[in-house]
Amino acid sequence: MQHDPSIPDTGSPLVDHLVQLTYLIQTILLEAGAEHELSFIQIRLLGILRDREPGMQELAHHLNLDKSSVTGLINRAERRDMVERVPSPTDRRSFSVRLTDKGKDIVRTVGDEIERRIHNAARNLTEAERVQLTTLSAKMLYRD
Amino acid sequence: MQHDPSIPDTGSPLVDHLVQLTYLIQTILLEAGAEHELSFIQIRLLGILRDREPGMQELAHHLNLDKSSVTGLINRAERRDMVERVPSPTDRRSFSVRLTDKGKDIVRTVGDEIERRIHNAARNLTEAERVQLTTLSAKMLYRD
DNA sequence: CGAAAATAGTTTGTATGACAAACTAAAATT
DNA sequence: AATTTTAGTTTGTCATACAAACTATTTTCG
Repeated sequence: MQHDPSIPDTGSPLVDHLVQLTYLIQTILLEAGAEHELSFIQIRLLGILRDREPGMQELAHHLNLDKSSVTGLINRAERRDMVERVPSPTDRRSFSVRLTDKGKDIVRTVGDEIERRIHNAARNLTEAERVQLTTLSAKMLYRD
Repeated sequence: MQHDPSIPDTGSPLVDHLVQLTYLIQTILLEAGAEHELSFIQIRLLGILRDREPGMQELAHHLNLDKSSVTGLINRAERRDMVERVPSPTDRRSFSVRLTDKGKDIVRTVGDEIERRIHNAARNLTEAERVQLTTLSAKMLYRD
């Protein structure tokens, strides 16, 4: 992928750079997950399951997907033994989704790889600049 | 989509924030393109074609896709009258891909919408902070 | 020059990813 | 107890992506 200064050239340097940065990080995530044949959405799924055991509904909300899309996503992840459906003890319609041991392993490995690669991409930043970038990102993420 | 502090929780605040920021911007891009039913990859395609008339090969390289994937992408975009294949005068095997007038319209409209939405997401940043964020992004994008 | 190799792009087959509408089964409401 | 709501799946359709095989040119080079 090219992170070319002139794409997409909207007229606002901030917007251009943020969009390009998004493409860059997305590429990094895909490369980090490639070893385990993880798609972008699967990486997001594993990230969410890292510290949660959500139901399908909740998962659909987190991922901003239709619930029927989540059915397929979880089916494929379950077939690969990365997650499992755990029946709810109180509601026989529902269950929660949980990482298997294999899933946890993958999360760790891929998580380390993501961290390594992103830090490498940020290697030209000083420690102070990294803190700055984190702070500025937070201001966009947790606004109001 | 939730931009929740605890996803994906890799241990590095910089990494976590950048990944979350990526999810946020991706959502913004999709929302900005929704009016015209544009997918993420189509938005990237239009961004690239904004100031280029690449061949299929070149496009595959820019998008980091297999050339056969690009065939499909361009077929669908052509069917929607957003782009056209322009035969090369010197090589009868090849052509370049160009925005149609309709494509240019869409690029303008969606580009404006993206700009509007990203600036809105950055509304808590001062002008100095915006410049900082742009500069820091550039240091990651154009390293070495 | 002419055969062989390389290049540009498409086709074919397969899998994932996404949505909407219709559906099933269980739970909650009234 | 009947009705409505909720949780999740199924079905049908289309977009996205890849790899391998293919077609048609262009290039290389003996």
